[in-house]
Amino acid sequence: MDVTENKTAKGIQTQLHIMNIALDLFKKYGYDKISVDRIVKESNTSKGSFYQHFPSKSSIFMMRFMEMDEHYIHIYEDIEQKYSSAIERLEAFFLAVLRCIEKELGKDLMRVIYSAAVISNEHTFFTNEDRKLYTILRQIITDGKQDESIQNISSTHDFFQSIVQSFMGAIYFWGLQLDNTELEELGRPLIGQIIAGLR
Amino acid sequence: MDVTENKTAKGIQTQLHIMNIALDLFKKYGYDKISVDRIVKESNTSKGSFYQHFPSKSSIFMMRFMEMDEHYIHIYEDIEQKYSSAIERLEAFFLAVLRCIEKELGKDLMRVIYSAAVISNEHTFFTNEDRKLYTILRQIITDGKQDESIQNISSTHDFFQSIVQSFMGAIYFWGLQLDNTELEELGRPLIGQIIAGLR
DNA sequence: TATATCATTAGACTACAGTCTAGTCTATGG
DNA sequence: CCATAGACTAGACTGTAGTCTAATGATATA
Repeated sequence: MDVTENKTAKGIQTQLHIMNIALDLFKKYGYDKISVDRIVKESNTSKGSFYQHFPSKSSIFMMRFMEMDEHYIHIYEDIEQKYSSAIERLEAFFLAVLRCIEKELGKDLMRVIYSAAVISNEHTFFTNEDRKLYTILRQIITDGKQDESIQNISSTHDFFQSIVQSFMGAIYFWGLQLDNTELEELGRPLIGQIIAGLR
Repeated sequence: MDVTENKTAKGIQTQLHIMNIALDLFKKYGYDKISVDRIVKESNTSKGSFYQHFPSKSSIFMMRFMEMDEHYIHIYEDIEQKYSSAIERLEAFFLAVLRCIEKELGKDLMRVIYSAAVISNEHTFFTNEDRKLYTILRQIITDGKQDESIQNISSTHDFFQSIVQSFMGAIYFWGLQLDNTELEELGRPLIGQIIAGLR
């Protein structure tokens, strides 16, 4: 996470230690109730150490969030086997990712990520074209044009961006809700509507 | 904006004065370069006064943002006359709102709003069902079911939420972009795809 | 082994959003 | 005309994210 990626073994260890302690504290007390001073104290490190390994408080969550892309690869592998047409895979994958986000990361984390990413310029992950999630989505769309299950789209690029916007819209909307409505439930009508436009 | 809405004439004057000074400063130097102390200094008021009239720094932008809903009413009145079917009105209105947001508010303001709204619980405007924008959207959908231009939707409620998510997704996505691509341009494929699913 | 380099660590310090308290002004009702 | 309530103002104070500097540790090369 540091600009210089020349970490020593000790450095990596410290980073993971801080991250584990912090995630535990966030889980127990909530992100905004836990200060960096507290994290530093509980992990027996220091401010200097913390900011050596993390560019910001929110980047702890960001790291967890970024890890998830590896997960999405496995999710897609499963889906690839279950569905024969790309259009079915698109819908199933979209919903599976939403389920995964809610289960593995939770609303608190996603709210922090979405709030920080749009304001800080520090988090370029959302706009990184090489992101695994984006690669998978582009793959599905390409496949869909091939097997002709995805039609009526102006361009792969525009359609890809529409899907990304749908993800963001569903997640952002869910982040705003005070009740416990599931993310998947909120996102299902939107992706369904888009899929309907492809046939 | 204060919890107590019993403002005196002097109070309203002070609030508007602070708001004008602050918006000028934000425009000139950027939101994150201007501190509340600076606003207070430049407007010859005080911290106490500031927080009497605004619950937070970001709420200055929030007030501007909330004002826009009045604008949307006028936009819709124009569109109502130009398009005969509800489905056409939906697409035109969606795009007109995006244009209006970019032109009248700009990306900086929207980034602050989107960042603050999802993290703070202070801003309930996004989840306020009585919001003018939402009323207009529900009206269009109801009209669309009436004139049968909007079909194939499971429920008005779900479709309404999908449209709101589309707004949020397009705006959030636009907020992340570092280039100057227009919001309308980014949102057009998404709403187009959704509209395609209605026919 | 000596030395240079660069990662790591500690913690004092800064900047700034937001709170608190004490006091002033203003409108209203007896 | 006084008393009371509560809106308004000033600015000191607090909490906390993030910076800076100086010191220490590890590694690589001569």
